Amino acid sequence: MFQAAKQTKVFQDVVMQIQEAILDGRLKTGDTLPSERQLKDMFNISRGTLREALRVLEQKGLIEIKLGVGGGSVVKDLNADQVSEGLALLIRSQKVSLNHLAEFREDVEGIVAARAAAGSSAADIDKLTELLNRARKCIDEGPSQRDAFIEIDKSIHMTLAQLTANPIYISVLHSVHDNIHRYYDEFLSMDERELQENFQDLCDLVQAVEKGQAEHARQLAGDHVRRFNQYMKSREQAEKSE
Amino acid sequence: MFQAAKQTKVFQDVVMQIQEAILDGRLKTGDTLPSERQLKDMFNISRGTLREALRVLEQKGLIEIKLGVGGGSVVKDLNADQVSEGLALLIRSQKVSLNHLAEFREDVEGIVAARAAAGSSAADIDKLTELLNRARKCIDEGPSQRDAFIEIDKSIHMTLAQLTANPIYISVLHSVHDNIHRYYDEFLSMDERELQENFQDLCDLVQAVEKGQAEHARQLAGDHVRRFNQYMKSREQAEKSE
DNA sequence: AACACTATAATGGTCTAACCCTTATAATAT
DNA sequence: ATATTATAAGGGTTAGACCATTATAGTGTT
Repeated sequence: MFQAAKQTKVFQDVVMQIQEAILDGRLKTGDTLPSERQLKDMFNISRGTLREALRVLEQKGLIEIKLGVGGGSVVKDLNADQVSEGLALLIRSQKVSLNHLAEFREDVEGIVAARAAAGSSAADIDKLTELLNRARKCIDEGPSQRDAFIEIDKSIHMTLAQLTANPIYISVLHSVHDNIHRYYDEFLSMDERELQENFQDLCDLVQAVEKGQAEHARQLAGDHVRRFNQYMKSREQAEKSE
Repeated sequence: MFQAAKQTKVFQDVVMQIQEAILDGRLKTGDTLPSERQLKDMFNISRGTLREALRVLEQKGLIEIKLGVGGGSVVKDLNADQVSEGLALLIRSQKVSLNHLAEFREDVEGIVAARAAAGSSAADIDKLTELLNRARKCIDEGPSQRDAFIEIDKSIHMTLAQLTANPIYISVLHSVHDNIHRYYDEFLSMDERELQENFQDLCDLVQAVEKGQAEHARQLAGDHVRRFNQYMKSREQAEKSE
């Protein structure tokens, strides 16, 4: 006959109200919320409760809390960081292994390459070509520039994600890179030949994208990542057997 | 010469300490942390500060806080909810549209089907077949069982995700379904014929998985989702022009 | 006038101590 | 045995104070 009355705790109610205001656009990116002392009066709650609510909103990535005069709660531009952090926690809790992540990356990079190939403009290709040039320079300077090369490699993949014009791919790929980076630092050491091979991969990939060969691009991207992963795995094995 | 001294706020330090304890396995799923009054003494901080830390951990999905006697902070089994919530926020903030999500789903379901086809067991196929039987019953009972059919459709896709043996696919697909569900409720209305078509899709898909035809499964899954999406889009258009 | 220093005050960060609300469990009554 | 009721252990909330950080206005010096 009756349904359970709402059980929401006070701070949750506050979280919801502010969150809705942000998502509805009543609060825009960059806006500063009233000070804690003002807010607590507006909501008619204690400062402690209000602060619990603000901490939650901060953790959700919706606001950023700055100190000092002119500080306060500022509405943040939402990005993929929370998705990334969530994924990172899953990985660290050993619910997800390096192999899982590597496998997923193969597929995602493949998809991204295919979608990018289907919708690239001349300006996009210029940007990719420029990145390739910088990558070549790194290689010419030898293995000392390995980190720089990896950075550019990442940029190329992220640029492809942007060509998909779908923010989900950008976010997901960003999260994957964020989380695989740690493994690279630990396990990846590329020699001259490996660097060269990777560079060739990227050249072929960009070319396929330029020509709009979606399926071919997918194949190349998958192979490229797979090779990366194999370097890592063999290195991981080597370290274990030491 | 010197580097900036630590800026970590007290509550952040507490968050980190507890989080590390959980991720290192010193605290296991189901363990109950000491009471707030005990914890505040252990960390030598005030209860308010401790509670801010606990709220953050709760929002991260690492603990669950229960009321009453025998309540307290319990270490949670980590799942994809945070990833899902992060994605939902991106969608609601209009950084991601229905089209983006639908496109992504096409690709992901395709990949999942392909990976599932590559590694399915007899038991897996049995489970899928059983789901198909239940789906058939729904259809026989007519469009009134539409919601039940959609639920089973979802189960079939999630089961395929489990066949990949890669928790990332499970999490990602879960997140996609969580977030696309709202649109289904709003825009999706399938008639007799559409239900029938969808059912046939699923039968074909399971068959391809059973035979280990990865590429074919990928194609079928993509087509299936694409058809779903088209129902939705046409319905969306119809509503707009009303 | 320009610059460097300093005091001020706004704002978040933390603390203390109390009381309220929820709930499992033990004590009590039927 | 069963239903009821008190108890106490927990989280939830409040109030008021003080500390720490920082932009800015004011002050003094060159």
